[in-house]
Amino acid sequence: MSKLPVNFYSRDAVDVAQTLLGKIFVHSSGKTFYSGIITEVEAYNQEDEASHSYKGVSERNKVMFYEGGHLYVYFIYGAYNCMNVVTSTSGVGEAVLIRGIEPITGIKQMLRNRGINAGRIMSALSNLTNGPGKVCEAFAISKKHNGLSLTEDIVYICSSSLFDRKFSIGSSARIGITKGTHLQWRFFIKGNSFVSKYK
DNA sequence: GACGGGATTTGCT
DNA sequence: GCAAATCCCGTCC
Repeated sequence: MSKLPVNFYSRDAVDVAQTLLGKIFVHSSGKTFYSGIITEVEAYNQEDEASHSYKGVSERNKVMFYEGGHLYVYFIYGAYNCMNVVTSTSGVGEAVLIRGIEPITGIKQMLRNRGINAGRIMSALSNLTNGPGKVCEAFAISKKHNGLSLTEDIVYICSSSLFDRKFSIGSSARIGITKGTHLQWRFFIKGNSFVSKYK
């Protein structure tokens, strides 16, 4: 298990998106060590009408233009946070939206963060982290994490030979957008229990 | 299950 | 003023 170096992120968002599948996302805050396998992502770049970076730098999206390997967190629909991994080099607005993570550690706290009663455990688990807003809520990621570097020890991503490339990747149009729908830039691990409804 | 609508903040026109 | 990279809960099969 080793933390991904900056040069992993300094490639095209579409490449990084596919190679992020099967990697382990970690948020270590206070007493809870949250971790899980990334199972579903979407790529966004500057030539893409659906991307926040399409119209250039703004106060909201400036982190997308940082050097690859930063975390871009934005607030949407008046209620939810979504987290993205910034890719490419400084001055280029690209990022990968994390849509799904299969939890490994911190699950009890994730259930609490999401306000889910674990009474019906299978239903609770399958709704815990299957969407970008849910992932952020479960992993306690909010706007205060916006702009953090993934090379530090609060939030970071690891590779593990246990999960690397031992699955096949599916792709489709991205979810919840009205422009750029011709691009097949949503990628997911096929057959994963949490995303199987998209097979 | 499959739908449809409401919640509610932020940024850009 | 409105659209948005969403989610949840109610209703009706």
